[in-house]
Amino acid sequence: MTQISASSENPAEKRSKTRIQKENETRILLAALEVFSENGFRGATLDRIAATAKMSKPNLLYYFKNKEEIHVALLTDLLDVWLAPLREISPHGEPADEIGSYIRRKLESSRQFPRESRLFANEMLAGAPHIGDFLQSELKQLVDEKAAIFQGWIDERRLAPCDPRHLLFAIWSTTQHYADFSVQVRHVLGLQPGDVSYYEEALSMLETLFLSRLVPPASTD
Amino acid sequence: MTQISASSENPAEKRSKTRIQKENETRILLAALEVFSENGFRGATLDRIAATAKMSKPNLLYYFKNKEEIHVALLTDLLDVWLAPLREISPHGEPADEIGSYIRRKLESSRQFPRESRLFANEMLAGAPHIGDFLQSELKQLVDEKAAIFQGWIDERRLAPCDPRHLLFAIWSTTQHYADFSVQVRHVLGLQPGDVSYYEEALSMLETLFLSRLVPPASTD
DNA sequence: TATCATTTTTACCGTTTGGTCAAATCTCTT
DNA sequence: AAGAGATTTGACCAAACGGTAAAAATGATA
Repeated sequence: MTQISASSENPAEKRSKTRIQKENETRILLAALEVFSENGFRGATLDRIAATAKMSKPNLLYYFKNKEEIHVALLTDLLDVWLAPLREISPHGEPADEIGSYIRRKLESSRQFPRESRLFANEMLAGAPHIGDFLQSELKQLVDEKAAIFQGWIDERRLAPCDPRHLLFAIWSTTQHYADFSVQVRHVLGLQPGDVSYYEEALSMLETLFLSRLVPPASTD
Repeated sequence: MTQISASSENPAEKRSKTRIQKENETRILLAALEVFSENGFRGATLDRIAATAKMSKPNLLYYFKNKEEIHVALLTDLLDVWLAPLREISPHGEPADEIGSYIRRKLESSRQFPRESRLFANEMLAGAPHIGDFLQSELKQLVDEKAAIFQGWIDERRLAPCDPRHLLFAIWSTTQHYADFSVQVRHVLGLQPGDVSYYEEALSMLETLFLSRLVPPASTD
């Protein structure tokens, strides 16, 4: 499968972009985000993307040379956003503060960019055919770096002994869950389709889970 | 969208199934699980399912009258398996024991049935078009019931104050993550494609997270 | 082994899909 | 207002898609 690498041979690959070019590329990527994030790469069709973007299919293909290029452009844009919250973790803060604010950033990211989250999730479920390289290189490197910070805190007894990378997995899964499985969340909570009011409860739960003790020590009354 | 409801108008809807019938339906469902779980409903094709099942497409359609019926059959089989671990939670045990063993059951379920987990995840990402009713009725009811147990423990101070339903979300997301995002997990941990050795570390992490204190109280040295 | 029901295959069909092409239209600059 | 380049469109194509019909092959049974 084609992997991501900086490239975009658009109509005018040299020179700066036209106003129309910028507008239309934005419209296309927005429409594509909608369609890809719901149905995955294989489940998405150019016709649906074109229709969503209110644009003819040939016109769409004037800006992106094929379906895959749209998908890759979308993922490339996404990955930076995706890593941003993680990059901010600092070795100099208190573990509780750093982890707490990381959770808040990730949860906020889920709330603000649920379609991006689902796009990413779809790519994972499909076996990461387009971003395998990214996972192995950039993401792994960043995770290793941040895991080392956690390990430092563990060594200093400021964090319970645990595998730091699995701690990250736990934060990722719990926060992204509210975007990826929002339908389930809403159905179980009995909320209306568009309602995302559960995010406050979610933050509260995650702070309890990650920052304090969930199950008290067995009392010996 | 067509919702699940007991039905299966197969070739011989009356009388018991032939040996060949049973064999082939199993083969088809196994192949369909493989394809649907990777690409979702829209991303899957009958040709691929037929090819995976080593069977001609018309032959496949002799056993299931269309693509949707295969998908529904798969989901129907799945949902019981899915709820089983949750049903086992008892109000009479210790919170730590009950939550701990629930986590172990869910994680074991992810390890044993990763494709089923991804099938479910794909359905969620697509907006649950086939199992919306199930989520609103059966699942919600069961969650409410088990949430009440958690709430009882909270009232008795045997569990930290939190929204019990969000606690369940946290358990679901963290455990299912290891099936749904296994590609990412492996890439980040530097493991080979088939390697699932991370499940032991995962259990350890989740027990630390849910059953003991992750971040110690700030020391006042 | 003849018979009948079950199973499988071959040959299709109409639609959707990703994508192309050349002509037509629009926009910007001069 | 004209010309050049950018943009948009309609017509089209081959392949893939979900699905059908009927004949052929197979299996069970008597």
